[in-house]
Amino acid sequence: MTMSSMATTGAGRELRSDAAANRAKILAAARSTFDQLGFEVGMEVIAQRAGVGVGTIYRRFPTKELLIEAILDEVADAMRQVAIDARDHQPPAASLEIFLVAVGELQVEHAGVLPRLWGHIDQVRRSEFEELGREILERSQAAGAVRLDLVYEDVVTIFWSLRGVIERSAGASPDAWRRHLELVVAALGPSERPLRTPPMTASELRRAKQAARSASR
Amino acid sequence: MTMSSMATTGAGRELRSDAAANRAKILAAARSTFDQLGFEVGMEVIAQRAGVGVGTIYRRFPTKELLIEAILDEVADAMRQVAIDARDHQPPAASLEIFLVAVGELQVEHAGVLPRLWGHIDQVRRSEFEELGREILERSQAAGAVRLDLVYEDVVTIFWSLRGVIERSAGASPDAWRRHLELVVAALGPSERPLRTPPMTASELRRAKQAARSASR
Amino acid sequence: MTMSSMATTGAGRELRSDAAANRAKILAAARSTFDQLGFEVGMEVIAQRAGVGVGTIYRRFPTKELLIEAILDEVADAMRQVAIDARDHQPPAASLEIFLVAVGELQVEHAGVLPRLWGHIDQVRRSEFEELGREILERSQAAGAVRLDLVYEDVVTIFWSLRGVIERSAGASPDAWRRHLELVVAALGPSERPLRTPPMTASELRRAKQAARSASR
Amino acid sequence: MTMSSMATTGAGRELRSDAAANRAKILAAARSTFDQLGFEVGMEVIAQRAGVGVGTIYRRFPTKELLIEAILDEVADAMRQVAIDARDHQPPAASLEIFLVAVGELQVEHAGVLPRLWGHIDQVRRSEFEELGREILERSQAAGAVRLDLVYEDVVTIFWSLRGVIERSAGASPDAWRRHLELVVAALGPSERPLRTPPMTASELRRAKQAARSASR
DNA sequence: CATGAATGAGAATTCATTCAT
DNA sequence: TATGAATGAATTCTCATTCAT
Repeated sequence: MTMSSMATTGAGRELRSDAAANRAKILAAARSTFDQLGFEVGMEVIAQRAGVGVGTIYRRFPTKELLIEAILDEVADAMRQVAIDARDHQPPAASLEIFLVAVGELQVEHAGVLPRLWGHIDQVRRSEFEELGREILERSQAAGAVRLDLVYEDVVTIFWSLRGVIERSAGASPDAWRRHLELVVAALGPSERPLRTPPMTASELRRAKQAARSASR
Repeated sequence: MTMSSMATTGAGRELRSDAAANRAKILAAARSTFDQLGFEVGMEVIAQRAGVGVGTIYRRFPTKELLIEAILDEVADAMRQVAIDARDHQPPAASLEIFLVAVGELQVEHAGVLPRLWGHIDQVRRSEFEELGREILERSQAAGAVRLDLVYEDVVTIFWSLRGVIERSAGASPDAWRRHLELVVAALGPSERPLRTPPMTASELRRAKQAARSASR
Repeated sequence: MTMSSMATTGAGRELRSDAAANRAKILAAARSTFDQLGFEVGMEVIAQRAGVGVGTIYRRFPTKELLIEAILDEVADAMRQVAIDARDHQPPAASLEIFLVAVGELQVEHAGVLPRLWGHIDQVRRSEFEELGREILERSQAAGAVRLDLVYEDVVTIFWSLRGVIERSAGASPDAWRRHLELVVAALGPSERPLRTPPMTASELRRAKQAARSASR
Repeated sequence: MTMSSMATTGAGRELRSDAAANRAKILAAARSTFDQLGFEVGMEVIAQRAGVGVGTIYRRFPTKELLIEAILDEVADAMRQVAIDARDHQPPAASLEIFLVAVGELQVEHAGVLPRLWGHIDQVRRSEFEELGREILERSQAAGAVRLDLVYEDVVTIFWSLRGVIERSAGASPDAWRRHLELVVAALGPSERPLRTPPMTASELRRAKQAARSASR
């Protein structure tokens, strides 16, 4: 077995090339199956679509839950990447909007798993993703592009709102969420009329995430 | 059997008063159970909480699906009521905002069934609710309170976005959605900078609703 | 539903008469099935033999383990009864032998579940059954019928030894164990040659029972 | 390939020395694994402990059943050896007791496979082991050390009874069976009171062994 | 030959729905 | 009419065995 016949999984373990190919087939099949039929589909269905036996799925993903989480992990990684890109490679004045759009695009791309997405990110990426988001917001505010009464919790709220839009419209109108975001962004600029409703507190945000965690079974 | 011992169901059929009482008990139990445990709970659980046998539930609601829909019907009715109120009893200039807030409040009140709510309303109340929404929007625009490039599809989008926020935050921060809506409302006023992204078309909206319909199992 | 249509289960709860009949059918089928095919048979097999659906079994016995234990419970009850009878209704000089024979007969009657029997009795009836056994032994010794260097742990050992014989011979030679017991009993009488090997200690007995407990899954 | 690189298996086939080493590793791993975890462990576990792949096990032992039997074969060989030793190298008067003790010790040593042990010996070693046992018994009786109403079937019964004791007590009290055997032995000496219960007949013994055979899966 | 990935029948358990009491 | 017992298809997961690498 040569190095070139290897592939690296997220966990850093190596698989024989045929196994790696199967792993990819399974993830792809699971993704599309969950998209079309929801998380309630039997593993048998996924196995058939992947062209493998159920046992093969269970060899790579010991429980259905772990298979779902593997898919969500990929999205979580992508989320982190767009956050890092927005913070490090975009002009501060535009970075928040760019970040919001990028997160929206990712949500569209992975619309099939949206019902579980934020619960998962909250679990595994919590502090890192939060930190990135807070920095992006602060830079945008420092650049004078964003109103000062906006807090990170508002950004999270926007993610959630986009999810609501995308979940219902992605299939029929893939860009409908962009218009909604445009509306929201229009309201993010500096304003002399501060928002009257207080934002979610950091501890409320924490509790919301915990609730999500326990709700995911 | 006297008139006073009768009750009228939504479907217009008449039931003996004890039967009607059972129906109400079942609906109440189902509502609170779905709220707390999700739609996956067994019918047995609902029956126990309602203090009846499963058979009794099945007498009134031939399938679990129909029981769920009966609950959603109630919310759909309430939605229609707040729309009528906004249109008929509120000053045009404020009516859209009042409508949006009222819809948000209803969604909070029925947070337990949100994952199915819009799919259901789209199915059964489509044209009436739409018509009301369009009128409210037009009056607000006619009163000069709302930008003219806003269309009814945007209003629907806002409903969906609120759902996204409420679904994740209602437990921990019951008013978080109000702040998000305040942001959105801030952007609804007359503006000389029209939105660049085109709205969802009516036919896309129709298809989105159809997609929802088939996705619900 | 009248009182006479009721039946009482071991747990003291009441079942409709048809349900009680089914419970009995299930227990009987399980007993004979385990006897013939061992504990590894699928629940489906038991269900078929009982003439019910699998679901019916699971309504009465939420897990396979509990079904097995229900059967073992019956034997444990019978064991207690023969012990009480030996202590209270038999002449002290003969009571130990009578007890040993009765326990042997019960083991033959329930040969199918022997691999789990003592582990179960040790779990649920431990102290009561032990107490009875100790009293029977003491009375026999006080009556001069049994050698004084015999301890309760030896009695337990005899139970276990009978199990070994019965498990292998019950099918082909249902009384073979009686002869073995006769040999053992011949050695139980008063003797001037004390046994050289020390008995199992009480704490070893306790540990043996605990080991059995954990071994049963 | 030289003679010294050969090894001979029980079946008389020859293996390269590394293959023989593998066979030994597998048997050792299987033995200790079955001991600790029972026969229900997966082949994968045994393979890991042996430091080989499952495929390698299957090369040597085409089914799990055959692997188990290979282990039981070793014990059966040892049983034959102690029988031969008792017959050929022990004083007739003591040979039966020595034989019984030796068989007990072997059963303790291989306590992990006891549930299958006698069933296996009965299958493959039947006549030879029986013949040895009968000879030992006869010599002891001829030497006046053992009562004349004892038959070979009684000896087998004692083996079984020891199994029952050892199976439950070996972990917590490794010598408890010796005391039980001492009791039994005390009853084996010449006696003017013949046993009343007739022994198992030879044909019953045969049927008991056959029953065991079919019960083992 | 050795490896361990793949297979899929089979196991325990759940739950929407039906139907005898 | 109300009850809850019965049903059995469907689900998740296991593991002996096969076979490509």
